[in-house]
Amino acid sequence: MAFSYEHARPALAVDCVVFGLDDEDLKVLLIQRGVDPFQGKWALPGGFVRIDESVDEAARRELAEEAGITRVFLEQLYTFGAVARDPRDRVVSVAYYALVKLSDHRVVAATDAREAAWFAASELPSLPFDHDEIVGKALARLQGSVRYRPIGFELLPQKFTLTQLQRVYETILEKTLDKRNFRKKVLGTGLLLELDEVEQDVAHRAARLYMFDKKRYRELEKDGFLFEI
Amino acid sequence: MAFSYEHARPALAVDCVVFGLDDEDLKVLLIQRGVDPFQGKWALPGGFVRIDESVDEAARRELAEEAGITRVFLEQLYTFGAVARDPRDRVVSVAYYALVKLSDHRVVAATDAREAAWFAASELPSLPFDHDEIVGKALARLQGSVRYRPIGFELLPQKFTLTQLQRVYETILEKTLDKRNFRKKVLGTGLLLELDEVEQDVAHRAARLYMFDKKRYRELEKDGFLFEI
DNA sequence: TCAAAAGTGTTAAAAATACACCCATGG
DNA sequence: CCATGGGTGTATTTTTAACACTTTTGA
Repeated sequence: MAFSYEHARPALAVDCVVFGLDDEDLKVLLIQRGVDPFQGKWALPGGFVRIDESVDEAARRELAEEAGITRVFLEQLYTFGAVARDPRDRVVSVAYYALVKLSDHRVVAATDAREAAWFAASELPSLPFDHDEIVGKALARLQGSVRYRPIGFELLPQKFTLTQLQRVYETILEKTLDKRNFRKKVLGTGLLLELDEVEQDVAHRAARLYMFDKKRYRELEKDGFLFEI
Repeated sequence: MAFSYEHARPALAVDCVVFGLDDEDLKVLLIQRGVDPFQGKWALPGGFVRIDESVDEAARRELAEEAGITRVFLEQLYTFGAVARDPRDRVVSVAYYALVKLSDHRVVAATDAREAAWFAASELPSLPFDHDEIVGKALARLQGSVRYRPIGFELLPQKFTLTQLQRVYETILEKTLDKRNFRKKVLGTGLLLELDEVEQDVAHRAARLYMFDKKRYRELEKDGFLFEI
C-alpha cells in the first residue's frame, strides 16, 4: 500500500530526551538504533508519527515501545526542521523531553531486542542526526524550567527527603545550594506535605519524608500563584 | 506530478502570530483566507512547508508572501499536532511568533489579493482551525519572554523614548508600572544607549531618545549575563 | 564512641516597592 | 499661561545571601 500526494511531504518524526537522576548524576536514556541510517549507534528514542495519532501520542507511544516507559512527565521541546538533518530523507522531528523517576525505570525494558541504557548527561557519546543539539536544547529547557515550575519532583520517588530534593536542583542547575536557605524556600512554598515517615535503612539519622502537594498546587495555580525556587 | 510514500504522511504547515504595537494596543496580523477550508475567514498567516526549505525558512517565506513582512524577530512557538485540527486533511503545524515595528508595517502589503489587517489582540474574531489556541499560546509566551529577554525593543522603532518602552511592557504584561522604578531598572541594565536626540513634533517637552545596545548585549550574554525587567 | 547526615536562626546586603513634585515645551 | 508629558530621589519593605553548631542514629 502506498500513499500519494500532490506535493512532496517531509516525513514527521518525534524524538525524546528522557532524563533520570540517580545517586551520581543526571542521566539521559539512549537507544541503540536498529535500522539505518546509523544502525547500531546510540541515539534518542523516537520514530515516525502515524497518520491516526497526535504528535503527543506518537511521543508517548515511542517511549513505551522503545523503552517501556509510560506515565511520565512529557512535554514538547522544539521542532527541528533543517532540510538536511537526516541524510536520507527529509525528516522534520518534533522533540520532547521527559522526566522519569529512575527508581521506577532502573531496568529499561528493551522491547524489540534493541539495547537501551542510561548515560550521564555530561558524558554522552556523540549522537547521530542533530541529536546533540536536541539534547543541548533539552538541558537548557530543563535548567530554565526547574526553577519556575514544580517539575523537579518528577525525578524523585513520590516520597522524598529535602536533601534528595536539594540534590535535584543542585544537579540540574550545576551549582551548590545552601541547605538552610533551600529548606526555607521550598517549605515556604507551602507545597510540601510533611509525612509522619522517615527514610529507611540509612546508616545515620533518618531524614523526614515529604510529598509534593499536587492538588494544592493546582488550586494555587488557578489563582495566579507562581512556583519559584 | 505526484509523490508517493510507503506510509501515510501528515502535511506539514507553519502558522505565524505576528504582533505589533500601536498607540492603542497590542495588535495581531490576520489574513483573509483565499482557499478552502474556511475561505474568506480571518486566520493566521501561514502555509505548507516545501520539501526543499527548512521549517524556519517556510515561516519567513509565508510572512513575506502573505504580508510583505521581512527581517523581523521570528521565533518558533510550538507545534500543534492534534489529529483533527484541520477538518480536511491531517495537517501538523509548526507555529511561530513574530514581533514587528508597526511603524514599518503600518500598511500591510496584501500581495496576492488577499486582505491583511491588524486586529487588537484582546478583540480578535474567532479564528478557524486551532488558531485561537495558537494565539493564546503566543500571548503567554510573549508575556513570559518579555521580562527575561530583550525582545520588547522589536516592537519599537530603532530610536524610542523611555515612555514608549514602558508602554510596551505595560501593554504586554497588562499592568501599569511605576515610571521612576521602571527607568531605574532599564537604565540599570546598561543596555540603553542615550542619544543626543529628542522626539520631534510633540506638543509638550520632547523626550530623549534611546537605542538598544545589541552589540553590548551579545557580549554580556556570552558571560552569562541575564537580562531582566 | 564515632561517623555521617539531619536539622535549625540570625544578621547583613541587595532588590523591590511606594510615593510627589518641578521642569520644559508648544499651542 | 496653561496643558501635557518629561524627568528625577528617598525611605520602607521584602527578599536573598551568608554563615556554624547541635542532634540523632546506626555501625
